[in-house]
Amino acid sequence: MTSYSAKSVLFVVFPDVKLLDLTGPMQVFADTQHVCDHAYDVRVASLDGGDVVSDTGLPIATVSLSALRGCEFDTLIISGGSGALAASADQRLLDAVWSIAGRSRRIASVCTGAFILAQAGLLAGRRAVTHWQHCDALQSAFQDVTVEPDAIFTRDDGIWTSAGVTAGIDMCLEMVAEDVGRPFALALARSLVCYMVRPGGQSQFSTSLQWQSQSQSGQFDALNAWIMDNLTSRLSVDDLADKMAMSPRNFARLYRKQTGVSPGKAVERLRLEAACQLLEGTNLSLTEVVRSCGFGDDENLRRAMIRSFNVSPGEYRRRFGTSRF
DNA sequence: CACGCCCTCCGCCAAA
DNA sequence: TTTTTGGCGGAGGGCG
Repeated sequence: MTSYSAKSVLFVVFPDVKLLDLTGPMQVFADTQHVCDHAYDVRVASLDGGDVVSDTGLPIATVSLSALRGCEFDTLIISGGSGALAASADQRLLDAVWSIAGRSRRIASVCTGAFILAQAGLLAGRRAVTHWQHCDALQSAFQDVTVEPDAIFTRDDGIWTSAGVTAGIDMCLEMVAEDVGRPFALALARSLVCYMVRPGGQSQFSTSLQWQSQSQSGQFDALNAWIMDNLTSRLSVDDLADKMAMSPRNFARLYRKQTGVSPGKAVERLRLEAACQLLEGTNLSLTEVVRSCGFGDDENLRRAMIRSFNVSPGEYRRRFGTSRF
């Protein structure tokens, strides 16, 4: 059994796939190694393998899904296009997608690829979006899906969906941000000459908050939300354990198990994310940013940013800041 | 920049 | 017996 590394990405295409629904998102992952040393292993598959003709007439070389039996993937992405509806009627494809989805950490669709995910049963009870022209059709065909027509992309646990082509790029940039850090994703967006946007309707949620929630429901969701609103409080393990009415040891253990991140690191990530947003979007002084995010002093934030992103706060603002005052 | 204190994390074991 | 909880202590690393 072949097992791919943690950051393998598999795209699934079909006849009459929209070429840009494949290549746009694909380019994001391919370019990641240009802005940091993290490389994705990107593959393209179709039901039977071989050349698949896209809606532009350009053929795409693919491997067959059956050849990937037993492989595990980090991210599975279903492209969209005019052929998506026909593809979603092919039970063999649905079975194959279902099977691979079960072996993937993240599952996503671009544009009308959402119909394939939905038909395979992978969107049941989930929030989702598709191309704006097809949101109504998606909603009426799948009552158990919560279609969010205004969203650019959605994520619900490990299930991501995106609207039109460029939304797929946005979604993948957000995935990269989650994987290797926001500064790299921003640098990537810059090199692709596009803006990095946040999913509409849930911009108040931290991306760092939605770590691969391994299994159970969000026992710590409320706590994380509270932390985000109280970044300046003391947030030691003992404090948080107190808040949850648990012993420190047990709290740390359960938190780690459910979020995949230790409490201390989680707090740091939330503080860093808040700091990044302030550095990007405001002209608050460094000291003010430091204070409102709960970092002890300037040096504290500086070292944390160097640790995580290898970029100093000043350099970060210079490169990614949008405030022109 | 360096050093020492202290917190965090985690393995380990015992108790429930 | 198995699983969950809690305490202890050491190693490592961040903070002042």
